[in-house]
Amino acid sequence: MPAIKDVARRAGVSVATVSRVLNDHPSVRPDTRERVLAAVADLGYRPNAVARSLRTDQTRTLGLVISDVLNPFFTELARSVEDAARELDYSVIIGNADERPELQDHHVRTLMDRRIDGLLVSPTDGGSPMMLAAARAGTPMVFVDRWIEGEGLDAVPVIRTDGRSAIRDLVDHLCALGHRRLAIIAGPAATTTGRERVDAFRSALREFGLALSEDHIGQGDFQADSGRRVTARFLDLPRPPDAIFAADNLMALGAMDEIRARGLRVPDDVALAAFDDIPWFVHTDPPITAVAQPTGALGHASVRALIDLVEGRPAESVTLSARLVTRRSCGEPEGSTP
Amino acid sequence: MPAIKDVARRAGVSVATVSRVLNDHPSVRPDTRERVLAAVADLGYRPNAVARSLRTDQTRTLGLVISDVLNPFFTELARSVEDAARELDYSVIIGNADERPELQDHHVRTLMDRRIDGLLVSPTDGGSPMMLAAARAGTPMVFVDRWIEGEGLDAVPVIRTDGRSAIRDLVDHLCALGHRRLAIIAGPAATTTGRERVDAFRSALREFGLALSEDHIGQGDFQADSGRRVTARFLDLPRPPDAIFAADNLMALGAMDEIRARGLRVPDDVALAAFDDIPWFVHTDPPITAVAQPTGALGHASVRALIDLVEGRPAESVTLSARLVTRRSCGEPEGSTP
DNA sequence: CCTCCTTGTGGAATCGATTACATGGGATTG
DNA sequence: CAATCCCATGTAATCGATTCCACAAGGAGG
Repeated sequence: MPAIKDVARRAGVSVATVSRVLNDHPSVRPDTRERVLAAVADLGYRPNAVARSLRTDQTRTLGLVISDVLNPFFTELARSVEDAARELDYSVIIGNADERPELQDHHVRTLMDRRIDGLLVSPTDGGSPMMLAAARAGTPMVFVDRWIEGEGLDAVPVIRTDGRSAIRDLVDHLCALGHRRLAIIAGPAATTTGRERVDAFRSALREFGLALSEDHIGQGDFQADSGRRVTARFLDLPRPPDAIFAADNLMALGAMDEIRARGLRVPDDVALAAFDDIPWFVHTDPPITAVAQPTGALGHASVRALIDLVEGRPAESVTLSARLVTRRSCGEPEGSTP
Repeated sequence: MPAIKDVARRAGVSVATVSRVLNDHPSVRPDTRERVLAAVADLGYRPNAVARSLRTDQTRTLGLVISDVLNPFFTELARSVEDAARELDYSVIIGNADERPELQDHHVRTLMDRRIDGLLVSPTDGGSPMMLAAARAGTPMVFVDRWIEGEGLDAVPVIRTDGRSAIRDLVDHLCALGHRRLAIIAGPAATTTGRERVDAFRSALREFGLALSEDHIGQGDFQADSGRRVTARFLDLPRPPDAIFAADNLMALGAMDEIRARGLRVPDDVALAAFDDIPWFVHTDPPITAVAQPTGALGHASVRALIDLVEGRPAESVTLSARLVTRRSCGEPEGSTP
């Protein structure tokens, strides 16, 4: 693999001149530039990004730590982040935390070791030492979807979706269809999205004159299995709920598993709805009503904010809104978007 | 962010000694080692991976270029690759080609610029100049799932799944259920998996005394839309097929879209099966029969082969086998695995 | 007691780029 | 015509690590 000095030798110039051509510095004579470019082409030379990063102290790389790659919401997010970054000539390194704090820390550490220019995180848990360290070290950082609180973390912009109004619409929809005993499979209390969705659900119920009793709140962990366990508990209740809202799509999958395993039917025996819309919801039996996040916009806004920070501009938090997509899983023949 | 010389100063030793401690070189006096370690802890020092890579000429990083992150098969593959790599102390940088050759080349180029130690590719297309260049440059390289041919590429190990016998089982299953007019939504002819699945399907049909007529082979591109288009063409035929086999899960999704849009029913009007099994297939209406690849094993085997190459050991191609998972989409009440 | 070897440590070169500073020659200007 | 400036280029320092080589001190062996 040729280095810059090989190019210099072949073009009969110094390495400084080659570097100037490559970074198109103005003061290089046109014919010299030609010679250098020719040498570059002949040798198939590509600048060593490692060496360049060491010298310039920037890697043009963003780190993205997500909670779970297998969750379609996050893969879609990752994809839109990569797209947005590529457009601005940045690369993205993805770390999958699998909803495990220690894995999240592992990735933050590796990314910092690699001296990435900025960190985009959808945090898994409250107390991440590495994240605090990163913030303290002055690494540009942006939270996406979820966020955590902590010393030095209050200045970190948060790019997120506000689901309150869509959740209110969902409760409205459920009530209109005659459901009265609503339950929720919550996400981990350590995550903001976990708490927030429960709060929004509770407020919406109150607005419709309903209460959310403790045994209608199940603790899940955003994984399918937990959705299944919580649903089992719900259905074992003396008066089981007649509608279940899962705080993410994987737990909805688990809920469906359990409902079906008991020979019950959606929506006749129990209605089902989920936070996060994914392509497969159109094809489940029945199609699932969901609160849809504007994933693409979320990814783009995060990258914009992070790169603003990286390049020394101020960045602000952004809150987008979710919307309800009505399908058959709550009882109506067919709602808005099919 | 402290550098090695800060640690050296604080511990009252030279940078050479610090480096020796960090790479646990034997000849360092125990008390010196203690002092250095204490300084490291005090400063929260972490070695700069960029500088280290420049010097040692290795990054302990693998590049993984996949055809489409949104395809659950590939995210699962990516995840297992990352798991396997992490266990061996390697990181993985994922590039998503989105089934677009130019994006694939972009990623291969960026990864090479970063001087990754090895490249794991599931190639999108036949003629990738960068991939040939990478192979020629001597970068350790392994193909996973798909492969391409070309000058200097014949030595590249291929880690893949052989679907022939599972596809034969599928055809057997379809025939047993009375289907006779079988059609296939093929992948791009430029990909090996595209061609191979058609071949296997054709051979299996022949074995059961059936022919695969040209108008029962639809050209897809592994994306949902193409599955829909091809299915439309099938259903417009004077004598439409009574069973459709999609060569990947996204095209199966598209096929379902189209079938449902026409008010037809699976499996009564037309049976459906797919290559690649994914969790959602259990919950579609009806649950979809699929050929399942051992994705985790595929990822692990790829990493093992690639790291063998990276560390100078010889590596061999591996072929695993797929198996049929029977569900209701072809007509049976309920087969083996639900 | 002198020589030789071992052990622990420091100095300095090195990896491949970028960039501040130096330099020489030609053009501009008073 | 001399002084000045600018343009094009080269020399060398630098980024943060690793590692070869040199060297000093101490122990072993004759």
